[in-house]
Amino acid sequence: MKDNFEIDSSNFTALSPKEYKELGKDLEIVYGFGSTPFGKALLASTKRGVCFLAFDEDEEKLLFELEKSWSNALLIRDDVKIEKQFKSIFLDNKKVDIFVKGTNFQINVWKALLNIPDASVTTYQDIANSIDKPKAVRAVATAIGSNNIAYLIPCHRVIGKSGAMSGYRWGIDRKKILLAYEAMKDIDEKNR
DNA sequence: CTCCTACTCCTGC
DNA sequence: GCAGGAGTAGGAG
Repeated sequence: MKDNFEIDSSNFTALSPKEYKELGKDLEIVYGFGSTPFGKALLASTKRGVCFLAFDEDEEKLLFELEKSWSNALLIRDDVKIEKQFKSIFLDNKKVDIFVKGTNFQINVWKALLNIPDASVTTYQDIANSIDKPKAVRAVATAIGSNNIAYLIPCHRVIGKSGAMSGYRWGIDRKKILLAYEAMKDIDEKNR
């Protein structure tokens, strides 16, 4: 099967490895800070979709991360615009476009993550199986760990095979909270 | 090439 | 149960 970067269930755009090396050259990125049910976050998006979403109480640290991953892009702060996006993601539960940079392998892994149903969990092993590389478990874990878009790429739904919480880039505790929140939301929707 | 990793399995205590 | 080692595949420099 030929690689393509389209996915049915969601709008998922990926930069080619070549564009990836240019780190967002000539790309306009609008960013802003906002509150989420999981703490303060930085959201950044381009015309093609959201390209960065991370949690941290420290704004400077978040901004540093953003600049590091898109160092050639033009960053424009617009809290009002971003606030609206926060709202549609976290309150209205809307699907938003996702725009990422990464290698082919990483992109395959992230696509696999997007297929995890809401409020359910999977294991690193399952992801490795689903991209047809059952032995690449560690590589899968590394790829998951290097994604720039928390929550929208549901990396928090991946746990160890034994059921143990392994790592999470934004803290194990945050991972637990995210899962608990999703479970709650799920019950909520069923009771409607 | 070398070193790293958000894994997993196996062993020995 | 926990600690340590090895196997493993891909990424970063």
